[in-house]
Amino acid sequence: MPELSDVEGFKRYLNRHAAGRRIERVEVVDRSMLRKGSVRGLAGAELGSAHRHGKWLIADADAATVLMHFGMTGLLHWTADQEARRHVHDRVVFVVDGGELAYRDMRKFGGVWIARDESQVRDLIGALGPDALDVERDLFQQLLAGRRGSIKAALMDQTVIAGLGNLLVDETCWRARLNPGLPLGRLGTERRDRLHACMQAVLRDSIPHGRIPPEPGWLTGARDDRRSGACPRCGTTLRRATIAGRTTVWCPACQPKR
DNA sequence: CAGGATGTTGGGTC
DNA sequence: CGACCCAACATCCT
Repeated sequence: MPELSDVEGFKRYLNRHAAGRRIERVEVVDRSMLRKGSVRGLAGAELGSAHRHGKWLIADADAATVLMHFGMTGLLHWTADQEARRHVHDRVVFVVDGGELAYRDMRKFGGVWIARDESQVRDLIGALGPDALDVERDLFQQLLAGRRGSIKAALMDQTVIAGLGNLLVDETCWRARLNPGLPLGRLGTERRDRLHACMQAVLRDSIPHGRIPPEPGWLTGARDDRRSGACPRCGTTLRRATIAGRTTVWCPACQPKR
């Protein structure tokens, strides 16, 4: 689930509750989820406010930098309750002045990284393309220029544009009325511009919710009805297949393979 | 009950 | 470069 909009929600959540607080200690409940670095020296540091690049959440803590990736099932959970019981999926808990911020992840595909300098940060996220929110029309054209393969594969590639996941890509293609399996080579400037405009619109409309909103007018709501999902625009039964290695949903009427 | 599918990335092969 | 498969892991659905 955690894609750009979700991580943007986590960012606001961290900043609202935990940023600016003094770290008392960090409890590494599941050793394997501290992917790199050590929590040594974090106690006493102030947790800075977080920013986001693609699906990564990044927060300074004095000399160290805390990076989190949420995999498929990661999230943050705050409690001000000192007696709070640990949730079974809490993997790393930042105990701060006034509460606890837990990195929680059922399937453990994500994790927490502690970097000590800029080069360690770069090793982790340096290969990412620009954050999707920062990709203006001309840059979008530039990033896709010369690429082959499907629309879906290109938009999913974090080294091209950072932040879009399976659901956001499907939403973007659906809004743009473009079949996600179309080879990029078949798209002229006009349709690429449309793709870009829809990507921005999908981000703009989903970010306030901190997720793809469970509201009418979004493809994702319909895709969850695995049997009889109907296109929210025209009612046609949605199609489902694997494209670029991921389960992909589209409307065969609105998004013809042409 | 077994097997398959699931929003993430990264690695390998061809 | 790109398509494809697998692995990490835990849970849910068929």
